[in-house]
Amino acid sequence: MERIPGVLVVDDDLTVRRTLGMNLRARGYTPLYAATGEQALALAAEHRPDAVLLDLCLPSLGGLGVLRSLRVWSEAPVLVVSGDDAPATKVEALDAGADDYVTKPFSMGELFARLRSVMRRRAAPHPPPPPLVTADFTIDFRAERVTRQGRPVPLTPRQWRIVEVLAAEPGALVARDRLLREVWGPGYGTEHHYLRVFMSHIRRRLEPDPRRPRYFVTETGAGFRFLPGEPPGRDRR
Amino acid sequence: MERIPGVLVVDDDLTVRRTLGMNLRARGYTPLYAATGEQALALAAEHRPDAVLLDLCLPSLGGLGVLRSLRVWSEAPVLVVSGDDAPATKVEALDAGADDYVTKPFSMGELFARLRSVMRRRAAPHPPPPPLVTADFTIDFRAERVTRQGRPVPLTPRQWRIVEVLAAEPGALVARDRLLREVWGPGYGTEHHYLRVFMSHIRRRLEPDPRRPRYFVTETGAGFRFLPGEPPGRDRR
DNA sequence: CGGGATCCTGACGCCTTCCTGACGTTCGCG
DNA sequence: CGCGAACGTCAGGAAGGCGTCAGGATCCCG
Repeated sequence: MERIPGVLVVDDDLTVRRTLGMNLRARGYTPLYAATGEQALALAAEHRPDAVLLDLCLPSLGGLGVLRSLRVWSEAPVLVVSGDDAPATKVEALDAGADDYVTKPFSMGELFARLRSVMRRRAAPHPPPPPLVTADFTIDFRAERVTRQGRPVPLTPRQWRIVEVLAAEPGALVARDRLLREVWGPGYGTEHHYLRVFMSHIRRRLEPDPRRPRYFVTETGAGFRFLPGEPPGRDRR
Repeated sequence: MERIPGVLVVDDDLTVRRTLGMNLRARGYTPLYAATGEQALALAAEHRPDAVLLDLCLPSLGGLGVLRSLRVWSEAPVLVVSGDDAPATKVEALDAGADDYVTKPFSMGELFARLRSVMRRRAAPHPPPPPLVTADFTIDFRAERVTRQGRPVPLTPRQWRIVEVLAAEPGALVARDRLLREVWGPGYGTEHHYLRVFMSHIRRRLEPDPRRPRYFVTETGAGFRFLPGEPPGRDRR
């Protein structure tokens, strides 16, 4: 399942949204639309787009407000599109966390070249991590699935996300509230019960003995931990 | 070791090099200069700059040639500075691996904002404190656990917090009331008995001889102290 | 419109964690 | 040598977390 990159288009002008969306779709991206800052933040939290095209002229919150709010929890590349080409404005936006700044009018070719550039950069630090192999199953981050003896293990989207987040840092404790935020989105953090239910399902599918978890262990009162098969020899540094 | 960021300036015009260099120095960067493509590649290979300001109009090799050669082995952010603002040229440079493209004339403020933006992504996200290794166990702050001969030592949340606070300042005396506040929260400070009980549990799990504590020692009437193993020698870095 | 998959929610029994009090030990000091 | 204060250890009990199940809401797709 090769994920298609989603791009969030934030602009209060319907015509602009439509134009950008058409071009995005033509180039293989899946556009998401937001007309206001609030809408943009809600959509970003829910869909985790791979990039954001952000107009600075937005009602109420303002493009800069959206950018700053987004940067609290997201590292997604943000490309600012604005009619204002004053250096001071550019500096402000870039220092607020924008990855690039394009002034209208612009050429579509340039816009997409810049989009490719910022997405290339963001993708680079997290290259497809190599598959994680345990004695009982293999976690394939690139294909986004778990296989057991060659056969794929059916996991629901939420279940996969939990496995992915935990296995991204083998051995590390992932606090309950952090796990909730990473899987369910910002705004979550106290719904510990969700984790218990989903962990139960995950264990039933992956653990050799679901009663006594070996890979997905609970740290009571704290969070969860993924333990790859014991490499009992050395401790890393 | 607080490295000062080095920036390679590639331009065949001496005046431009000088202007950029002065501004770079004024903002705390250390400039390196190259007038030709060959020189640029040689300098980049030798000094590994943290960013590159690259003019496209270069003799022989050309700015694009430099960029492509650089990208074979380097991921350093490259900011192209050019007088050519044709979209086709921009697209070509960006797709060749450039991180940004600025057309002359430009404002210094904008240039440096863009430079900060591309360098920001290269910065280490979270420098984790290195694990603390003793003769008997290893305290892994990142994973939030203690391992003994490679095997994790089960600690309850409170127990871990106490170990974490004490081990954060090896050798230092941590007063009882401060420890209570840091672990139990503000509002605590007089419940010395809690500490005795928990310290007892911690020692049973970590000390080679719990009767005669070697790592977690009590300072009667004052507080506690974590003593890492022998080495008053020196720690690396 | 119907069926299936996914997710949220509540209920229940089990188990861990933490607080608490009691008791023995160590250490300093007169 | 005797006393008291602070410390270390142990066991019990309340509180809350955990794992599991089942029922209902929602959404997608044919």
